[in-house]
Amino acid sequence: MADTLSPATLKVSCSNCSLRELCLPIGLNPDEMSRLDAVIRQSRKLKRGDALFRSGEGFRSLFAVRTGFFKTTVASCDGREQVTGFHMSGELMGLDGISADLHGCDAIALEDSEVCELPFDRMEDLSRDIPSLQRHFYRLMSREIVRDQNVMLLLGNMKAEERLAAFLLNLSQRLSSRGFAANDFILRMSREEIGSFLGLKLETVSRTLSKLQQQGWIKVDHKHIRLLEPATLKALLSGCANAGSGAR
Amino acid sequence: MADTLSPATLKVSCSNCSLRELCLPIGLNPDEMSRLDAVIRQSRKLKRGDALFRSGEGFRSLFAVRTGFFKTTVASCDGREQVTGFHMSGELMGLDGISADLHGCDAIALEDSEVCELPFDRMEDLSRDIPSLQRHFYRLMSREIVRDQNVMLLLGNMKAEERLAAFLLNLSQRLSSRGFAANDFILRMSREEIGSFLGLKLETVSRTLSKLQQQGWIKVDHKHIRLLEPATLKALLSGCANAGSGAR
DNA sequence: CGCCTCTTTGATACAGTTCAAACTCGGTGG
DNA sequence: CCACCGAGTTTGAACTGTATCAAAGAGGCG
Repeated sequence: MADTLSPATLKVSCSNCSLRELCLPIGLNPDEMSRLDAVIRQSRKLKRGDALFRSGEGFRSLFAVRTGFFKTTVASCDGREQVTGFHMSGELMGLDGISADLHGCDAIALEDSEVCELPFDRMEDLSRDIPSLQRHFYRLMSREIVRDQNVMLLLGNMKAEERLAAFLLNLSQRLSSRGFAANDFILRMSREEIGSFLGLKLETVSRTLSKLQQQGWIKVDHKHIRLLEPATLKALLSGCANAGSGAR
Repeated sequence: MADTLSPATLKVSCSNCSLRELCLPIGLNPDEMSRLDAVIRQSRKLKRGDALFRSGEGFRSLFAVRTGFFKTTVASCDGREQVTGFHMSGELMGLDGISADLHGCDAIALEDSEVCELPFDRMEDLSRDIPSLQRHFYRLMSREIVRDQNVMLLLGNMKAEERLAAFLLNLSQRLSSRGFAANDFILRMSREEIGSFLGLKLETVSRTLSKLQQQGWIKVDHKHIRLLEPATLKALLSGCANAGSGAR
């Protein structure tokens, strides 16, 4: 594979991608890595609000977030929508499409974003040849199931205050594992989207954030959030299972 | 593999298992099928209340329900537990254990049951050799993710009455696809377990069932449920997404 | 500058929870 | 055989957290 670095076509390359550890943290040898590179499709750019795919569309590929931020939603006939997850760099979207060869949710960019496309049939073939890749895929899907179970727990058992705490701590943890500040960040989604994800109305989200601020646990400045006492937030959740639930 | 039919050891055989279509509905040729049989471990029997596995235990195998009924639960430190699914014959449990090599939930038999054990590392190897098996596994895991998303939608958006309707219709559909009556069945779980799964208290489950009965939609006689007007129940859900949510 | 969307905050309504008590059923032992 | 017991269930009454309705405030963008 000629790795021409013409800035226009900018072929994606996993081998020198800074997200390698997040997205495909697998021990591939150079040869395997270059076969993987050959399969990954040129990265695709989306603007804020664009749909990467929509529920019901034919499923061809998984998508890994390179930069930006996404939400995935399941829509109901009468217009209600449930946000099923928020997705940041290095995370995979579209796993739910494999089962029926149709995408099961919408994926919407919440800011200008860039994704890698992984054509699934090629990945399937490749994973047959590269055991560690196959294993990685199984783990990835399993991890998604674990996350979903944690969201169920959140939706089934937790109060508004606990849900928000879990949500913020989860974002914090994922951001810090990407090298961003753990306790000072910008929310990419609206109050309504947070509410949809957490099973609350947007007013309740707003009120609860205010309450957490009044207590001095956090500082809210519109979308700018600072966690002043992350330990106290965690304490809110002890007794609520594997604290690290929250978002996708 | 010698298929000795000594009643004592009773080796499991997928090739002549009546659940083949449910559990592993894949086009395997006879050779592939016998290799699969060779990997499946002797079936294991559990009594009502027994744990098949528990959260935190090392993950070795997936388990397919042969007969009986299970719940899976995620427990929180302070004793609260969230039922994450109910599982009947032909369904697989343990997929959440792959990600960390640890089981992520408890699996408890709700009646005397029997399961097939699928040692995961052997299945991994086998799925590398048998493309259709690999593909089937990916689909299976993806289907689990889709189910979980539907439960999120249920927990995030639906009212008590809608949750119960979704739950009953889901059970109904799964039972009927196994050849049982769709509109007349026995619940294997307690009101409390239903409530935990649906994010409601047991009293609310009881009250809501009574209400559905008063309306004439269903007949409740303890654990014996009859759906008198399944169409009306479905109508409750139109507007609540892909009606087929509910249980696992 | 002013419109529009998103957000905050308040007042009220209601669904579901909590607490409590009565009831049913299956099992056990006198 | 019947009385008794306990677990699970139903039902009632009061309470509470969140939703709903409504209005005002804050930024961002044309």
